[in-house]
Amino acid sequence: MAQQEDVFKKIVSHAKEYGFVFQSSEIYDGLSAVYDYGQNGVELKNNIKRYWWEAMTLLHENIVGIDSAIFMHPTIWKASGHVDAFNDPLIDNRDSKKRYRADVLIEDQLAKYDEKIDKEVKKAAKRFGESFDEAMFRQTNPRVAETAAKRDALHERFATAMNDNNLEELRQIILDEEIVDPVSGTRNWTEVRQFNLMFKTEMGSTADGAMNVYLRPETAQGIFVNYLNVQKTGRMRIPFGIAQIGKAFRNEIVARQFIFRMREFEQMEMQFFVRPGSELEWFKKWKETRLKWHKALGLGDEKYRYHDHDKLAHYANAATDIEFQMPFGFKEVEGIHSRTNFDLSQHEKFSGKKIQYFDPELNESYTPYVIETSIGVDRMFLSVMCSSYEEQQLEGGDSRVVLHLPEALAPVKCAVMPLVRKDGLPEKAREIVNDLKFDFNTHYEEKDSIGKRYRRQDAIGTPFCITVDHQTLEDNTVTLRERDSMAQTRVKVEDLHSLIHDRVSLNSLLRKLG
RNA sequence: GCGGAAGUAGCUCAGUUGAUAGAGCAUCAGCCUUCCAAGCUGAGGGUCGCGAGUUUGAGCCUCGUCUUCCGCUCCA
Repeated sequence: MAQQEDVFKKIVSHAKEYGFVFQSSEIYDGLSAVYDYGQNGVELKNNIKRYWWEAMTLLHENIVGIDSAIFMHPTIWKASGHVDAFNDPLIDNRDSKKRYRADVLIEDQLAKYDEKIDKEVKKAAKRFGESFDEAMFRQTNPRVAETAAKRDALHERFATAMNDNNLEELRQIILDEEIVDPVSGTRNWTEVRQFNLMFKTEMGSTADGAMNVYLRPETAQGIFVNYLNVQKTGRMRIPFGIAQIGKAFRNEIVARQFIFRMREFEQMEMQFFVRPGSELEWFKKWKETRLKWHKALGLGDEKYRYHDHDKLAHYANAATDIEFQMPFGFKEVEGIHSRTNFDLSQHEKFSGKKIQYFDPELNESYTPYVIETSIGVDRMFLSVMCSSYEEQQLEGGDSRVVLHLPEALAPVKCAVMPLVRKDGLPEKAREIVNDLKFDFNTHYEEKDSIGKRYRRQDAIGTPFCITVDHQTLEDNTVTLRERDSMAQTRVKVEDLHSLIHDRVSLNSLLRKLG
């Protein structure tokens, strides 16, 4: 395990050294859990997105794509449940290192006062031979009155603080009431912090009464609120799907493990709308379809597993993750959820618009059920990088670092290099580049020895190197060198295009999916 | 957020008792011309994470702060 963590560290440095991933704002000391993709990273990432997009929209005639805005009407997040579910004031105890909801701690304290009053009143009732209500009504016992006054004052103070969202006041209440941590028994509290999953900002000028809007925490809602638009204008018939790739934002308290958990990340989501009652069948089908998509990349079938959820979210009636074996363990890369009709019904309720589908076969209207497939682009990127990275020992004590990227995903498809920098070889090499560059991301390299240039291309996962030598000038053949096997074959220049295309085009992957 | 460790060139690191910032690799230019890195010559590149303090003098000592890593914690 420790060794695997080491490998992960090496992958992270390799990703930086070769222009795949940089830390955001690095020259300003960086920004926590935010990363930028470099010159090679963006190519790899784009290829991953294109593989997904084409697998969805080209291979399924009943799936179409959209690109919805990141800003959306704030009520959408009320309807989806995101506003209420994550808006808690949290406080930590430094000794027990436990985290509590500040409002719950204070509510517990109020409950303690109630208990105390209850006890006092019961005592009084017993002593004076009264009923509980009579004793309560009289409140003869000064201690009861005192406790009740304290309780009422606390209750009012608490309500005001919550209403004003006054976090300092909440902490002060906890200190004033001398509330102790049930675990450590100490009052060593941190500040109270508002935990909200969603980033909030303002739209419009404040003078006109700006509207609070959120950066979307998932792309799915953009699909749900466009359900009617797409279904009607595309004349879509159930079952059908809507696909989308885009950025999402979550204000995670702890975001770590490189690009695995970031505050700004990219999702590829597809919502598939089906007839009620058929959802579990479709759920099963999409589970299989999605795993097939992953396996077609050839990263290793044994590196994937399903993780079915026992505990389901409020909107789901079935859920599973596709997990991938990262150097730090099996981790979720994709989620497949049967979301019932929860989202569409909620938007129907909150918007007041009828969101129904008239099924001509059944001759009735209903709210469609939804199967969601949701995959993190960045996690996908990480899984590709991790499973491709290899430090290889070669014969003769040599070693090399090579990225065995799936050829269709590689940032650079081929590098053309003159064996030596004279005798017209560079000119000939340029000629070949100028022909290939229209179809493939092609590099030209003439600096350093040929072996060194091969190593550099191995490090960024370039599948093919084309070497121009003196023989090229005579018979128009070149050496084609393969990344993984390092094997060299002599091929005609005019055959290069089709040889490379057969291996690096996305089609080769897509055809495996049928 | 809590605890621990770390931060010196693009990378890996050295830096003595506090006294003019170093090496290897990498990069760039030139030479050499060789099908699997590490030949020769030269050049560029650092407010030692940032900010205060102590001191005649701080990469080094003190405090704060930021970032990263590890462990907790949290996680639709």
